[in-house]
Amino acid sequence: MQDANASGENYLDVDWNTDDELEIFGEAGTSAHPVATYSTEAVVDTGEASTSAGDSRFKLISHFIGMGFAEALVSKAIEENGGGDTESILNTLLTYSTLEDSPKEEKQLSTNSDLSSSDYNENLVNELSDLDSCSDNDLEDNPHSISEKHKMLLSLESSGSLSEKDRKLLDLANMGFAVEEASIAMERCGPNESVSVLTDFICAAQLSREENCHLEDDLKARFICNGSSKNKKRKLHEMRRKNEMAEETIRLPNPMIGFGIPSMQPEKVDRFIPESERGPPYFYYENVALAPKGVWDTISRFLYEIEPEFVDSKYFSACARKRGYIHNLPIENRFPLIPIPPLTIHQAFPLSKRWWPTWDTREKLNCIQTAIASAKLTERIRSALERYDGDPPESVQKYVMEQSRKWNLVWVGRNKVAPLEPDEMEMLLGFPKNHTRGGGISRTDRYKSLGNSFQVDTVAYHLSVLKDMYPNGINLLSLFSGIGGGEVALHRLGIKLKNVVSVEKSKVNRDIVRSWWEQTNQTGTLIDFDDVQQVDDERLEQLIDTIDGFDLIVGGSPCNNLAGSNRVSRDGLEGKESSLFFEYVRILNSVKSIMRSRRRSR
DNA sequence: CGCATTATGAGTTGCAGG
DNA sequence: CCTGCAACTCATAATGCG
Repeated sequence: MQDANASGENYLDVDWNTDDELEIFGEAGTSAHPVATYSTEAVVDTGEASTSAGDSRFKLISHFIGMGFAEALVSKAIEENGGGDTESILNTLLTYSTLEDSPKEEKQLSTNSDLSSSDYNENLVNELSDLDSCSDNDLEDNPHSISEKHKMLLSLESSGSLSEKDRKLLDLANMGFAVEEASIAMERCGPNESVSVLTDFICAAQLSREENCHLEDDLKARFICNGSSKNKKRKLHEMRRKNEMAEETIRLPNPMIGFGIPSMQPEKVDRFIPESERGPPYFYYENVALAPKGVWDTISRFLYEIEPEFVDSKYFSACARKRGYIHNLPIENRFPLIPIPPLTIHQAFPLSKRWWPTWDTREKLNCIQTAIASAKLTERIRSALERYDGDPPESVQKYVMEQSRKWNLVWVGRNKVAPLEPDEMEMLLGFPKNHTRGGGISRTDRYKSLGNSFQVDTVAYHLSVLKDMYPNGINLLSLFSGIGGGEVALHRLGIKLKNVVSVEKSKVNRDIVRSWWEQTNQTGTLIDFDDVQQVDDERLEQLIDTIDGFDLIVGGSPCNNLAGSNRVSRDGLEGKESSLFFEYVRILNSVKSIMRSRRRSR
């Protein structure tokens, strides 16, 4: 107990030797590395037809049926997309469903199914992909040529069977917007959104697409101008690689330092944010970096194609945490939290040095997760080591190291390894000691909540730019708050929290945040909600009107269907919990559009 | 029922070495 | 170019105990 206390508080007096620190950051800082690995080039959805097994197809079909689509439509959409890419299948289904609201349409689709390779469907898919690319035939070039879908809507109108959704679509189509664009706008803004907001959205989307095109041209031009032979060769290599994969995916930077870490000289990073998406309000989204393939492409696509910032928290603390962040915050003049936390295992756990074998060369711990090693395992390790006086043979060393890395074990005695204690995790993650302790919270729950949390120093570094912008404090909308990593980060930065609206499913987590809020003598107001579903447009309007808008929207949506440690249900972004990402998108868009309309009417 | 304990791989990436 | 290997990962479900 005393040991824990000592190690926990030790990190406050900054007495570790600075050589180590320089060494650590030297390695990252010296490797001059162009951070721009993200390609702004168009992403074209070519459904990857690789995962073909009857089983997976069945799974796919039942998945979409579970989402409320008709079976006939689902199998049709899967065929259209080659059966692989759930993303493009979903897109197709969404477009179908907006066109298929009336039973008449469904009949037409099913009776015409022998035209299954029909022009209608092929065109639909082609046009959908055109939306994502900067293709030559821009939709705006020919706004008044009436599309097939537009015709359908018109015929529906004349037959008098037009749903409210279709009515809006038709209105937009009559205004000269493409039906596909209109339906995408409705999907993203929600079906109840007014026509004026929808037109705003579409215009913004068109604008950002245009700018993306220009940026791409710009990049191409630059490449041609400075193209040394070496660059050309590299580019060619990349192109070939791209053709093999037939799809450009977001790649993780190496080293994983995002747009910069505190020890680095600020580097010029050209990062593009569409004009219409620049803050305020600012937003900050987080999730695991090592998600299944394509997940970050989708996330980025729904968050205005903004380039994710991938950062490993090992550059901010003594343990690794590889995460991706998408935000529209400025990235100049960031500063770290003070005091700088311990950056190596040795600094974080001084007392463990006595027991640390020389052949365990770890300097950083691995990622903190939600489950810890069993006592049986640490016992197996001890009995394996006790047979030897000096260093064990290499095979035993290898075994012990494998397990220690896998379970993030530290040395706590002679031949004794142990998993981290909850309070040690709190320290490593940048939370105050005992943040998750007491108040009826079980130890198991502490591990779970901590494993799901932000690394505070990392997040605070990104949010630090808000301090000068909001000297009087901010209104915060915190989605999937967990144990309040965002709130703690802002508080530790000295940014006053005026009003915090926090949405968190777990009661124990809400209790933790509430108790932290009271202990830190906050003068603002904390409002919490149980479920993101409760936070609908009406509620948001009411909140925005009473607190005069949000300045920042923070959220890390559930990762459990994305995380590598999940052996059971790593289902990707469409998984049961991780699909709540789309709730983040919904709420973000809703807040933005409400605040736009309030600003206009002022 | 709450809580603690335990066992349960795959997917992806990077890298060294042909 | 390819191939094998090492490394790493915000977890779930079943079970037992009080």
